[in-house]
Amino acid sequence: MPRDITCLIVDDHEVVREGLRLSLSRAAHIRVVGEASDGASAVALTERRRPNVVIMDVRMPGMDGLQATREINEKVPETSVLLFTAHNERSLLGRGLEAGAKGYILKEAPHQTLLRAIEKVAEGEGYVDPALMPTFLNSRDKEDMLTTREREILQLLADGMSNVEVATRLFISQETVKSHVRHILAKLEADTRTHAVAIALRESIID
Amino acid sequence: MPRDITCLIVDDHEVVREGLRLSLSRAAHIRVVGEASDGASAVALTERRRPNVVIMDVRMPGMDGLQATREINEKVPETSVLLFTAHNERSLLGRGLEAGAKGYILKEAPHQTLLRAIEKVAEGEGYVDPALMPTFLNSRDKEDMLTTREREILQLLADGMSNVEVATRLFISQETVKSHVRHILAKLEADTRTHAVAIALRESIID
DNA sequence: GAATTCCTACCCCTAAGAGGGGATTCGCTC
DNA sequence: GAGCGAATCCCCTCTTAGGGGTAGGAATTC
Repeated sequence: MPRDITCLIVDDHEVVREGLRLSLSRAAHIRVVGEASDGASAVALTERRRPNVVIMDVRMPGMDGLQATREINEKVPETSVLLFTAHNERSLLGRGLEAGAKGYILKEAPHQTLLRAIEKVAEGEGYVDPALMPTFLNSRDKEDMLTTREREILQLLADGMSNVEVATRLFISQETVKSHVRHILAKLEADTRTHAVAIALRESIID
Repeated sequence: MPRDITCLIVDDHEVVREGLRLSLSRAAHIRVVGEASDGASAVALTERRRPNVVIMDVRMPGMDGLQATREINEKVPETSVLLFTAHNERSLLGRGLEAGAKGYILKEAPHQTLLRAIEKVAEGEGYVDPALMPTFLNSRDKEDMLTTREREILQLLADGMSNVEVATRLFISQETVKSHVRHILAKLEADTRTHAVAIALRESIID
């Protein structure tokens, strides 16, 4: 029989933290060793308490969950991060795993599933919510096929910049920007740049 | 001394419902009489249980919280709806109140504040999270100053339509669409239609 | 009944975007 | 070292968007 699994809860919403605490208090072998409401304090607390698992929300004010995951992986590699996020943020899965998360589970999951995910992740295994598999295979490659440069340009388009303005900002020619935009439209199957930005915002490819 | 306040919890996330149940179980005078995870069953349950207060999430699959609020107000006017939503959905405040919600509170609020909001709303008074006042005065008017027609057009732009396509869809002339777009850009202080769509998506003015 | 707002529609003009072609350099992989 | 993808740049044409003004009819508000 192994020791208790120690957990850190990270979420900016009071109720979600309460709900998690309640869910986890029902499992005898799981112990909550701390709570944080933003990325920066999550990293700091993880360094101090060294929990087995960090249950991490993705969207948070200040440092977000992805950045916090990266830092935790770097500074406290023996701690596993389980991302815990909402339905409409599914497309963050890819970037979450890239950031070094060991698991990914949706907030609507029943707590039995949550407990199983925590156990898996604590053992060092990966866990991805089964409900996410379809998205993982479909829309995931959408953002994935965009290069970093293309994503960068898409982000600037979303801020209202014209091709010329983007070119000036990135120190490249307008023609290059046009090339990139054409590629973006093709990859996202968008009709116009406006459509591309809408798709990207909805899929959380850009912010 | 009045009777207990009866509450219905509506949220699509298991943990949030658990958190709310826990929060409310600490208050002796509040009784949870049901839970729902989507708008349609929220309306049905409200009709059957007739709670004093419905604590309602806004973003849900299927019928959303705003539509559910409208129907509850129509069918069970003696029940007060308290909208309970995340930080990044602040701009829904305006439409929430329009839909007939009596109160609006953020998910990050400490539970003391939540309890106070429930009491206020149960007494028939309004309650708006103080943290929302600045947004209420600033960005609020942004979406509010858009007419329904303008919002409709903005939505179509977000789906990648050109002026001509929008005109065809709405059975109006292209010139009219251009007029509307110009007004939208001015009102949202956007540089391009792409920028306008990005702003609208971020502020949840459109989907 | 006057004023306002909204939706509608037209004019003009310049600037920007979209779609097609091709080409180079760099670094990586097979 | 051939092939590939990414990033860069340039050519062309044609359509679309953006910004300005004006204005009528309907509904609402004062």
